[in-house]
Amino acid sequence: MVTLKQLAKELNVSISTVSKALNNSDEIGEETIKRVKELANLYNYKPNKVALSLKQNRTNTIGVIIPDILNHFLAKVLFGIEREAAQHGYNIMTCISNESLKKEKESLQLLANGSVDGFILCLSEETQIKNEIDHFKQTISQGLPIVMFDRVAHDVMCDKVIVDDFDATYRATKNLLNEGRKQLAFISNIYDLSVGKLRERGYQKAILENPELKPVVLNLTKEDNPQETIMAFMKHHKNIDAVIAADSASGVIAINAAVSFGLKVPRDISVVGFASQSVSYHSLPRLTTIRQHAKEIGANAAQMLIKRMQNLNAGHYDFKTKIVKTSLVENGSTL
Amino acid sequence: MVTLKQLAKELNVSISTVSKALNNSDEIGEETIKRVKELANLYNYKPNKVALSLKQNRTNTIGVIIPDILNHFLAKVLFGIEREAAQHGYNIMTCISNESLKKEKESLQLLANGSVDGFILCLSEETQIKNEIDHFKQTISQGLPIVMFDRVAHDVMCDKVIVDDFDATYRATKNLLNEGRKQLAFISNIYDLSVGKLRERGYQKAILENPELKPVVLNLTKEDNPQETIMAFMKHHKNIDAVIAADSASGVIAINAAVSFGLKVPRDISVVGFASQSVSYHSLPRLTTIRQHAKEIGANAAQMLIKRMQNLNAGHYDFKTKIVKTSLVENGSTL
DNA sequence: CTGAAAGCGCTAACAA
DNA sequence: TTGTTAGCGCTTTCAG
Repeated sequence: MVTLKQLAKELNVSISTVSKALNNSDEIGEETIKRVKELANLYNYKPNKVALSLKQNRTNTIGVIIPDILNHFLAKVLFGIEREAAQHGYNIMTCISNESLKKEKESLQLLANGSVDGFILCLSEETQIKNEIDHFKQTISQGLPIVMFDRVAHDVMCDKVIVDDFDATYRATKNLLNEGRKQLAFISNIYDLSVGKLRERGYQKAILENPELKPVVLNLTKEDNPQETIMAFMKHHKNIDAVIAADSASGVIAINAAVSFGLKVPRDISVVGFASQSVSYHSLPRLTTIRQHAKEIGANAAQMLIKRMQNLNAGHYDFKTKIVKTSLVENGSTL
Repeated sequence: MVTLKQLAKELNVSISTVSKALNNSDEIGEETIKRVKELANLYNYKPNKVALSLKQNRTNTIGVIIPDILNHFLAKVLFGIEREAAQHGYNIMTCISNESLKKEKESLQLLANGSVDGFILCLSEETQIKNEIDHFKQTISQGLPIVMFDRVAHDVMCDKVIVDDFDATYRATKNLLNEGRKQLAFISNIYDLSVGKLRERGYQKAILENPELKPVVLNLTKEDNPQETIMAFMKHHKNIDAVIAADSASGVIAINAAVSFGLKVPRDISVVGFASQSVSYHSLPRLTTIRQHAKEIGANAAQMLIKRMQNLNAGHYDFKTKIVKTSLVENGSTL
């Protein structure tokens, strides 16, 4: 990489003249600016980002820590973050915590050494189970702002972007009840997560409002073969006429299972799931989905963080929690 | 962030003493080292990464440019890269080209200003169509090594990690022929990509080895509703008894379509697709998949890049192309 | 055993 | 209009 020094030498001017010329300072004469710029172009000069960062005490980089990049929702949020960040001239450094508290802490530490100006993150499963939040507080007290999304720690004072999980599931369940469904099952493979619990509670609430109904819940573990377990569950509960899936795979699997039992979807059984558009194509009929607008979540998180990073002096107590509302997309697996 | 300067002041020693003490230099006395380390711990001192980078002219950061993070295969590669990089003490900066040549160029430029020590990337669709490679060559000539994976530019001299697309599809097709299948269709939504072409050629070769067979190919465009298009295709070609899918969605959709037509899978029709384990659960029976070992691809790419970055002086002509072999996982949609 | 000083590439206040 | 200098945080050579 060519440096100011080299340009200066070749032009027989001082380094600062070159610097000023390239920054269009009006201290520098027309002619000089032209000469400098020509040479800079010739050599494809680009200011060294690291030196700039050191000087300005600002990296223009956002640290993103997500628990699992293979989770389609999280990948989509990352996409939203990256796009928004790029539009504002920020880069992102991504770490994957792999649902591990230890890795999450390490990543936070690692990037908090000057590599980034702030964080966007989603708590790891282990962090949520153990409810550890000291590492976040420490990072914030170091002056690095954090924005949490989806799985958030309510006890940490920071900006947050969340989904209306409780309401969305409540409404989806109510919808199914309005279709005339009587035996509604809830299937989830994210029991341990805050969002999983919220979704289950939304379902429970809708069910328990009808005294004659009782909840039927299947929680899948990591070890389960989801297909076999869901099929066994549905065989055991033959009278189920609706399924609410808390995750993206279970809904599709439930539809395929129902079809394999000779049921007609949605005539005999309705299915709704938290899923993306692309996954909905994996069943016939297509899964009716609760869309979480993941990209928007990511974009919102990035916006909030960038705003905060540019206003570090501002009051530290006006933290906001943005709720991105889900929407129900009726794709054919409901009446 | 606390700096060496602050520690030095508080300890009444010089900055360089503190620095040496923290690095366990044997120039410094036991006692001093202890004092320094204690205070550093107390203040949770971490060396400023940016300053280190400037000094050492090395960022320990890898730039990753991928066309689409919502593509499960690419996300998985990214996962593999991140893990391998983290193990070697490298961070990753991720840019998403969105299949656009312009964004790819911009990202490359942006990170080539000192932000990263090298690149791992997968060409955007537009780059492959237009076959533009100057930006890669320029980056390499600036001294930044590149490792390409999956969709690579053969005319660029650099390390590469690819999949045996041609062979894998050829073998998979042969397998289906050995099952006794006679009407084998090839479905793809990645016609424009190098890997899509390779896969189709593998299929074509296997088919054309049998004079009595002729290829039947469906290429989906972005605008198509994959479900409707595949169903229409299968209705039109009623005699199809096997499907090879070049992408992960088409295989699952084909199975579901076949089931909806009342066919038994795999009795009446076999289906094979390039897909991941998790997607294979989205059909009943589960999709028999050609697994690409995406994480391994990522890990290999990271290893190759790290090696190259640590040996920049070494000969620049011994570039390697690593082929990561696919494997066929028979999940139930084939005989 | 400890400290002073130079330098990585850049910007900006101040001098000329 | 241009140049000199200091400094961002750190390492390292060389002096003390």
